[in-house]
Amino acid sequence: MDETNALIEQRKAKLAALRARGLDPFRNKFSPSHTCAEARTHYVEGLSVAVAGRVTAHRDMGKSLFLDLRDGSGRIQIYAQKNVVGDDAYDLLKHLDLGDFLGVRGTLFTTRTGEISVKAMECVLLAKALRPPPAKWHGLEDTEIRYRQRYLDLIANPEVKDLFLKRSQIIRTIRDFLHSRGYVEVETPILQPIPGGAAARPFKTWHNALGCEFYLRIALELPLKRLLVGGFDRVFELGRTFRNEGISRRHNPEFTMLEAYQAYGDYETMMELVQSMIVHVAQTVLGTLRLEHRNPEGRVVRTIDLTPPWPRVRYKDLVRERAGSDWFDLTPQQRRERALQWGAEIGPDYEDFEVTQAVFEKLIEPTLIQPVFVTHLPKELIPLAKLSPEDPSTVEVFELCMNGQELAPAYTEQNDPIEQRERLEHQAGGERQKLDEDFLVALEHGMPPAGGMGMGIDRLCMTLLGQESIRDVILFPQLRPRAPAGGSARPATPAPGSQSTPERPQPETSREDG
RNA sequence: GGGUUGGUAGCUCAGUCGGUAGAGCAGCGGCCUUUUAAGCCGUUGGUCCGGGGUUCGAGUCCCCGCCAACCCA
Repeated sequence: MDETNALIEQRKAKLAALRARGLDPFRNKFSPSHTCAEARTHYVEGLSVAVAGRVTAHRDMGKSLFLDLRDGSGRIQIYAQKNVVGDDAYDLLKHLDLGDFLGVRGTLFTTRTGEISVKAMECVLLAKALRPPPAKWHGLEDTEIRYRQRYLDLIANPEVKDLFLKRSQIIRTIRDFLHSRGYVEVETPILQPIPGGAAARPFKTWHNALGCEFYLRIALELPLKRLLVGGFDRVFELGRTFRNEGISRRHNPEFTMLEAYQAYGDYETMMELVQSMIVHVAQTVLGTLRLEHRNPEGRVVRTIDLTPPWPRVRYKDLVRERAGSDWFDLTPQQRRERALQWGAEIGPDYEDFEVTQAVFEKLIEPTLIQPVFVTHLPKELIPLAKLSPEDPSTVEVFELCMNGQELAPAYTEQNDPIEQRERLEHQAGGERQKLDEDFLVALEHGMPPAGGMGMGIDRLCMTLLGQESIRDVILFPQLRPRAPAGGSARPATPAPGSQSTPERPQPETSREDG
């Protein structure tokens, strides 16, 4: 990114020329009276307006010229005549570059071809752009630039910007929905001495002053349950979680998760909550319950119908339906063989329930396009849930599946501290240090019966917005860091076996305590 | 981790059999006072991802590496 080229040199020369004329190419302030969109919607012939934005097109007619000005609201055309703005200002406009920010004072009028425009009286350069923008109408295609320099993607591809605005609305609508149901939003630690609430590899870091390791959280569950103990009866957190695992179309190392807990609820309470919430979000943000997913050519490849109620099916019934009605009558060895025949990945050390789960993930989940609540999962899969009284080999759990992936698990939360300890110890497989004793102590103080749910917000956005890659719903997806320009090919790697950064004085920041 | 495809001008892309590096847009200069992918004339611009090899000669063929997308694990 340190490279330079003729285009940049030209722009820097223009910058120097402006300064030589006594003009400040980077103004501190310009106060628009209207946004670009407002100037158009509030149109009155002859109305004085001040607008500001980025120059996105430049049509020079000789002694007059047209500019397109774009701000966050939209676009408006500027018309400038040499004999109106004067020679100096006209010269400035003539040599503007695409990407520069400009403030314009003038009056509204309609051109011969019917476009609402601002007839410029006064023009002020607000910020000079030293690098050229991506192509005008091709958009920006290069995925690497799109992800690494998202701002260019947002400038060049309006549909990308629209998508991220929708993501923002989705998250806002979720918050509003939960608040309307009496939920309290909280923030709990990202740095945790013991990562819990899920089975995933954590990121590790080091606290210098305390001289100990911390992990970035892999789930929100355990702190939120402590709050149930503390009397927050309806509580949620919407925040970033981190998993130190592979990066793929469906996985980013940091992702946004929602977890919500409701005292005196159970998994069926959460089923109603999740269904109502997603229906409400789709209706509010998209105005429809029919989600049409299109391929890059624009053809509809998949339609998801969110009309409630969503069907429920028991895990075992679903497995029998897809993997053979005799599936649970087989011996573990026979199950293993059949799973391999189906092409599921079976590790040599897989336990029997994991074999079934591999079949579920490989064979069944990808086919679940329409929303469905898969209930009563094997108890081994979810040690934080309560057993089902009807079938104690299963737990009171549902997985909401749609769009071929798991979107939201929820369950009746385990609140028996002794039972909970046994289940966690069994899962930890003897690694006692992984047990969150502090959480168990909290449970021993008494946790009300409760329902809880978790939801991957990125996956929800993919489903609602019809995106096939998680990178297209995360503004700055994780990529391998670029090699330093002109330097050695590889970025600096930490010493083998050490994930912690060496002790180093923190730079003083001036904003923090101002 | 494995496979496939790709990386050429600021952007979008061509580049034939191995023989002087191309287009459109953007840029620069000129003309034009209602254009809107403005138009017309002229014109600049290249670490062909990096390194090595084969060859008289490599964007092109071979090897190694980097980055990305997709598929698989």
